[in-house]
Amino acid sequence: MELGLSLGESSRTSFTFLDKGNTNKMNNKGFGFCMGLGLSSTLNASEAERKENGGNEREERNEKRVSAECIVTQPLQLDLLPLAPVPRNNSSQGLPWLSENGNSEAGSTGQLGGSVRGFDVNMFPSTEDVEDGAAVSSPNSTVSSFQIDFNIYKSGSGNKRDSETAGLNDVDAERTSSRASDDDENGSSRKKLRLSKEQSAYLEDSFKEHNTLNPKQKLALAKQLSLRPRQVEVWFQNRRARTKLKQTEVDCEYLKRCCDTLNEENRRLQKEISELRALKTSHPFYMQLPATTLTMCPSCERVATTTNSTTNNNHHNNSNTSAENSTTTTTTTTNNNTPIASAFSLTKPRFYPFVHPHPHQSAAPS
DNA sequence: TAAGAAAACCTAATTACTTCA
DNA sequence: CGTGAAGTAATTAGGTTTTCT
Repeated sequence: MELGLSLGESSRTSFTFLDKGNTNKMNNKGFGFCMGLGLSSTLNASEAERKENGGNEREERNEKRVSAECIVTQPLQLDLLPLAPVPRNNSSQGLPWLSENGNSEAGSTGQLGGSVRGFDVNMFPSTEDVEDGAAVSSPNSTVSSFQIDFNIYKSGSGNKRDSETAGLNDVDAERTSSRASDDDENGSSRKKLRLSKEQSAYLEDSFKEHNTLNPKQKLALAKQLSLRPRQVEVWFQNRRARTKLKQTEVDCEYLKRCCDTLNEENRRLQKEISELRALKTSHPFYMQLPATTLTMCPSCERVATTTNSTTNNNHHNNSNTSAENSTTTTTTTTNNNTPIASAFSLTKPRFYPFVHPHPHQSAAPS
């Protein structure tokens, strides 16, 4: 069961459990504020991916849990990805977990074996890879189809020049080497490693595909980018945090606007109340009408008056005149005659039968 | 079968470092 | 050159879920 809270234009609300037949009942004009509570069965995407990855049961469950969260956050999902596409080598088609052929191990080990060494700002994750199992190649490895040709970063006699070719300036190259040595000398000090543009771009691409990683994806990315799996994990955690922060800011802005709108509406209503009171004082007979039920005309969305003794024309034969609504309260109906909270229709114009007789009304008070 | 420990993962908050104006 | 703000990698604390004994 999910509880979704979305801010945005109600017409664009994309909760899966709200999409099915309910969105058209919302007010499609102006701001929307939607809360959804329902069951979701939209885990098929992750399920298919899991089958493709051959993940274990834990991964399945984790992905399902994550996917359920994504459903809630998706309606206002921000696209924080870089606009410019990440340049890729021909051999790097897609992300590792999107691989259709995950067993081309020769290419994997062949490229990763030494091509990345001069590229990363970090040490090659040999020890942790062993701990996490990344260094152990398997026939099911998904790394191979995600090959980035890091040969341009390959270290050697032309290290500096290669770094420049790859977009790394002298500072980057210097930093890379100095940090590597620092890590060697003092492993206890806290290092703030700056990811390269290429690394960040690929992580962004990965995040675009999946904002969470299963262990296999994490290891594949770490190996591909020559990062420690922990670094990839941390990057995704921070990335999710940034996304959420941005989303919160957007939500706050939207709430402010909603608040302003409601305040304005409130002022307008207060003014109307004052005017009506003044009108009642000057023309008291207007207020001696019988008990009236206000219903919304389904076609023209205007309020029609239905007194207990009044007959409507055919256009309004469907007006709700049940006992529970035969009070002086205003009942707003939709095209399906389903009552919705009138609070969602605050921006709709209000019609007072004694001020604006409805054209469909057969007997409008004069 | 129930209970508890351990592992893995997550979020949220915070720290620490880097970059830049 | 020094400095503060912003961005972000990394750490920490605490929670949840699953697995194992």
